[in-house]
Amino acid sequence: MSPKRPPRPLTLRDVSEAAGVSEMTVSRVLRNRGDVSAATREKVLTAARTLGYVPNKIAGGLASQRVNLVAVVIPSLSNMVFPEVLGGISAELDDTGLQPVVGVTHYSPAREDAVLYDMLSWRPTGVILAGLEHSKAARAMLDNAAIPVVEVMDIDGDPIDTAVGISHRRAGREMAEEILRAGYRQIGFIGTHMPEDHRARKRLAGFEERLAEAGVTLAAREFYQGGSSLLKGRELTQRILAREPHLDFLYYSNDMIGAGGLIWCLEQGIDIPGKLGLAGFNAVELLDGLPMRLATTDARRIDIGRRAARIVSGKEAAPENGIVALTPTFIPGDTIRRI
Amino acid sequence: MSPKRPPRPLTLRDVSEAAGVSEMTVSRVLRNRGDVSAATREKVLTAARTLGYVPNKIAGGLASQRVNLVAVVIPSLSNMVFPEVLGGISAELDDTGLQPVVGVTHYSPAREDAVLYDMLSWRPTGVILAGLEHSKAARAMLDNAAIPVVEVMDIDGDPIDTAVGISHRRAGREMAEEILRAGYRQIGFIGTHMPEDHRARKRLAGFEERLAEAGVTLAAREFYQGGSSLLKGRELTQRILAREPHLDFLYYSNDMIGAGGLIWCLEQGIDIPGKLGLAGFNAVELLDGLPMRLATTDARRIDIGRRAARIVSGKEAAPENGIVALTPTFIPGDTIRRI
DNA sequence: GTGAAAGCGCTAACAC
DNA sequence: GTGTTAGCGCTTTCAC
Repeated sequence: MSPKRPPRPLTLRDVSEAAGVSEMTVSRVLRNRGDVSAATREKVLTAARTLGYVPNKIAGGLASQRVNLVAVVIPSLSNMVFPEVLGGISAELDDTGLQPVVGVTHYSPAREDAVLYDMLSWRPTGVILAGLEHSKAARAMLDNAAIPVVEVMDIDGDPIDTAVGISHRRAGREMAEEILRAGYRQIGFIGTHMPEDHRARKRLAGFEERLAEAGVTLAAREFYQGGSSLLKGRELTQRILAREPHLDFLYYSNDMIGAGGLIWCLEQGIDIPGKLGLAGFNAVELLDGLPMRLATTDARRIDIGRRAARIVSGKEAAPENGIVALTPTFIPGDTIRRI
Repeated sequence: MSPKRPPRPLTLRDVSEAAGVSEMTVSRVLRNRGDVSAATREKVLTAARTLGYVPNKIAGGLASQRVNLVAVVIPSLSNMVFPEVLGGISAELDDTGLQPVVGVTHYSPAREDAVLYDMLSWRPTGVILAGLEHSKAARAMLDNAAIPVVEVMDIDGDPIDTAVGISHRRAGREMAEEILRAGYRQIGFIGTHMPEDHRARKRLAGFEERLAEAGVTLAAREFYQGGSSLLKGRELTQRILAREPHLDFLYYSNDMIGAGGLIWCLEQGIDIPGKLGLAGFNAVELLDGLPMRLATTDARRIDIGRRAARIVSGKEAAPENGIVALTPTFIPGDTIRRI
């Protein structure tokens, strides 16, 4: 029977008076700290529940100089990739008393700086952020914060403290390897035109590097702006094949456009993987429901989230060299010729 | 040239000493408050930047009794639906100085209570939460918080303060209307078995209600547990059609399983929409890339997020009756017969 | 097992 | 235009 819309939020003092014990005792009960007799404990809990008291973490955080927040800074939420990393983080944080707080940068370094500044002003316990490329300002802020920093997704570079992820260069190399082994030689690439998507860039670099070792050059490339959708994948595939009909393989920078391309090719009756092979990147769940399974690389998103969370929470020690390398896994699917 | 990893985070006092002015003046400059001479302003900003000072919002919030946070409580992030609502919220909050903080309940009322408790303990400026169904405890907490509460997605029920959304009952009715008009009569339903998915339940209720008015009864229904994926849509469609081959329409509780069903049907060479009609719900972007466009209802997710954010931020007054009703829009696509 | 006092880093209110 | 003082609601520390 709590009063409706009290003008002033309840404080510890209100509970303390209702229970007839000191504020300190109430505080102890509510945090399960120190010895409190079962009787007082019960009195306090009853009073708190009856009043509908919700502790004020702002005050608590200031007093204790500890805040149970982990800042998570990611480029996008509309990608399905980062929500999955987040899922891993959240799952692993669940029993630590830590809570993730998410900031989104939209792949903009300026926004990354702003988001970081904002999150750090809450004095979080640790920071998890995507990628290894950050502005000088961002690095300075993180240095000054004096808290654990885990950079996720990518390990090709120098981490501030610790990096957890896969080598995108290696993922690109390995995909090239598989494509070459299957005998494809006229290879096209379709990806985002995003100077800030460093991971896609590194994959492409590794990909071309391996092709070059086999004396093969990328026969065509098509870049696009904005988000990735099935529709965009269809359009880009149509366009690149119209321009370069001799292509026998298309490597997409992500599964979403890859799947769009696949659907379009099947509609056109193109012989896949015989006449044309296809591959994407990420191993998103979506692929399992399509008429044919797109070849791809599992980017280990959930594992990345979990390991990162384990490290910021102290469950797991950060490695000496600062790098936790997970293995990108090639998934053959049905769109690369078997030999 | 900031020192590396200082043992103690910087405070206002450090900036104050470096700039040779009072803490209060520093505070004013950093918040753009009150009159400060251009000269002092410059001195302070330089000092703050050089040191790499990041204000402590914990302390600021406690002192000012104001926190620029909006709690957003949603059931899931793996759905693509809620991230879009979030996108609308975030876009509209962008120029208000308010910041969304997200909590996820996984459709569990117990977790909703826990998440709310946790978020309210940060004393946010307002709360946006999905749905109108909440525990007594949750309602009590929200009442006590004495801050604006906007419930989103659904308007079929009694809002605490304000509800922004569509009527799912109406969305269900209108889809039934369209299906009946097209002449389908042997109608099956496929949806999640989630007692806590009130919106899906209300849609189904409205759907059956309208069918009943036309003397039509649902010919079959299939429920499933867990998340929605293309794969699940394929399996369920196969199963329901094996059991009830006479069905001439399938109404899915969301586009993801609907799209999976559509793909499977096309693979089987089933005549769509002639022999079998299909419809989903949500109007997700995915549908635009499929070989055939699934009929669906636009649930107005982004608009819902925007309006909700406008209301918590005070940009827009909450309506007298507490209900902001958006119109669910029927999208015919290609999977319902034209007449 | 419980309580009293001090203070976390800021900002509101007011003085100058 | 700038400074001083008090205090936000807790927790730390220490006393009993």
